[in-house]
Amino acid sequence: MSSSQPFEQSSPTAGGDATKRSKFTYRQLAHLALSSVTCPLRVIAHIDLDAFYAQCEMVRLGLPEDKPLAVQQWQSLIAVNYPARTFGISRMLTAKEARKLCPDAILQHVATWKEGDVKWAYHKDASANMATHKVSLDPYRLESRKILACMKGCLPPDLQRVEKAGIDEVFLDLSAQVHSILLEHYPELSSPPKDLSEFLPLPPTTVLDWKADALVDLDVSETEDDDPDWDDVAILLGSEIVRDVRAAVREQLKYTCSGGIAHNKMLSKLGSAHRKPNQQTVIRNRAIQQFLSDFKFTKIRNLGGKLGTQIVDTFETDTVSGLLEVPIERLKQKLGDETGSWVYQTIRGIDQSEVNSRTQIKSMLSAKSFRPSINTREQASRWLRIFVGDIYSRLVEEGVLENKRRPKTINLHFRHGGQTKSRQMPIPLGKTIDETILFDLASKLLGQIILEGNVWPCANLSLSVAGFEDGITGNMGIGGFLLKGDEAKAARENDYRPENGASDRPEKRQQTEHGARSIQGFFSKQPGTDESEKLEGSHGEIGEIGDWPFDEEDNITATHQIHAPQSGFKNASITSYFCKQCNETFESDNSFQSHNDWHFAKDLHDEDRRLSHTPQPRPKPGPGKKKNKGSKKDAAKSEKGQSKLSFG
DNA sequence: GTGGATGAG
DNA sequence: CGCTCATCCAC
Repeated sequence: MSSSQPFEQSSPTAGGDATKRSKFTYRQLAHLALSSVTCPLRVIAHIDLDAFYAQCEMVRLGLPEDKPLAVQQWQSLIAVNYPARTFGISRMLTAKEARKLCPDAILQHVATWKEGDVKWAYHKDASANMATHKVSLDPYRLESRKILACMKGCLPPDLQRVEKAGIDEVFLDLSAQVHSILLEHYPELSSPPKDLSEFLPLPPTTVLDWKADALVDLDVSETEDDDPDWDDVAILLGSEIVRDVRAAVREQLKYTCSGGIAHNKMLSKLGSAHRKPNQQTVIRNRAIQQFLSDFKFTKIRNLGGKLGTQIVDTFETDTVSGLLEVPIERLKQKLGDETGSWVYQTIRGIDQSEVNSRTQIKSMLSAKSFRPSINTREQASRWLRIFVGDIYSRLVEEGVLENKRRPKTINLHFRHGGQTKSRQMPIPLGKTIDETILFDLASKLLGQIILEGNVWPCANLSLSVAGFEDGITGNMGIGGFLLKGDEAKAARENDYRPENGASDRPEKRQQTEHGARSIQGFFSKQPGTDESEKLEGSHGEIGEIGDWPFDEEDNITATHQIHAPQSGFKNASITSYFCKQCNETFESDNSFQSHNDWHFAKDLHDEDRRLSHTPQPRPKPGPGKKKNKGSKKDAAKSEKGQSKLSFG
């Protein structure tokens, strides 16, 4: 009964085929190359280091793999390796309790800063010095960085998309790489027909061999003895890649990790947690429902907090299968339209969130809870020195000295009893960031907070810097020539970062919906020639376009150009295109080399548009106290109905 | 831009 | 638990 496909299929034209074809079209295959969030063949992986902090210590200390070890922070444990778990040791135990369970276990305290130190260190007596030391997680951040680099090194530079999701986890969008492997392995896919809506041939039956050694898991138990289709092949190719990545991390750095490979981020994440340690789990598309229905939905990302609790309370079930019974109207009614439909889709295995190419942090924080509380500005000030030392050393690692990156703001959080106060201010541009500057700013913030009065005793203090910007590019115009000679030259050279030239873009881009990423390089080989540069001169809202780089005989013409500063790029421009053949217009910031390019982009645009009526990745914050509870549902919020899409 | 809150690991 | 990090929202 539940044979409803998880995906929308493009409508076959009238030509029903008697021979067996794939469920997927050439167009969908092409979308795979772009990692389109709506492509039903998309392949996403999540990789998670096993008991990461504990592994770091195992590696650092060169211990044998079966040695029980836990990482200690003051009196409690924050990570426990798998051998230690066999003794019943778990997080949230005290060191003392753990010791009792396994006297032989190593309980390694984390590194700490102590007042006056210029560097964190592993101190023997750290746990006895909670009042004077501050924890440092730097050793783990450094290892994390190595591991990330190793993983990236395993993936083709031009086809990789890696998102650092935490100190010990990453998402990989393997779609583009899988696409390229598919074309390589199956030449029959490489020559698309005129009509991209045609269905692909089925994969050769030899693909069953792929499965032999891949850790496939969770089939829906024999729904149909379906032949494998290209989504199965794609995901298994993804699994091969993940296996390689994991092997490299293991061999080069001695870390084990677990992986999940699936159609989207949510499923891949559930997959990686499904079997640990040192294993990987594939969730094929046809196994999604079976896989999900066993879960408590509070295990799903974003449902682990208040929102999840609210849902449990409202619908009196905590399982996915229970919640599947709730009609979408009721979800929307109780949770709001956006959150309601997000939940509806999520528990059905639908998740259109993108893997953002992002491996760098956006903020940096150094914090300390005080037990007992501190009571004077002098005390607070001394901790600020330590925070500054910590943050500054991390800034150095981030390349702040070489002007690669630089934070824009500094922020001080202060907790007094239940309530928390914070103040932030800009970090003055133009000056080199050093400890003195940072401490100066932090002190000013502290002064501001204390001025409010009634702030003592203080139970928690934290200093953070945020708003990282890529180096000097921002202030080059003014600051650049204030530097002289060598400095300026060095600055300019540092501005060029081959590392992530292309992958930086999606960051600000993410607001640009419709997944209108550049399609250049797929149909046309040329790497993006930045057309927006050419338009730089015209500030006009709408300008006429003279000659434009199109084939003369094309039916596509660029009609006018729109300056679009809000798109996140300075000088970004949108061009409006018109296709005579289709009698339609389409706006994009891409430029197209051919009719096909245009159609391709338009298809993508339309499809994303159509499918993104419901998806919004991010649920609204849950119950929140700000909820004006007396008021009735003003849910009659104008949803942008489909009325807008009037073509075809 | 600022300050608070939520959520994740 | 305690310490990080990210994101969203109201103002």
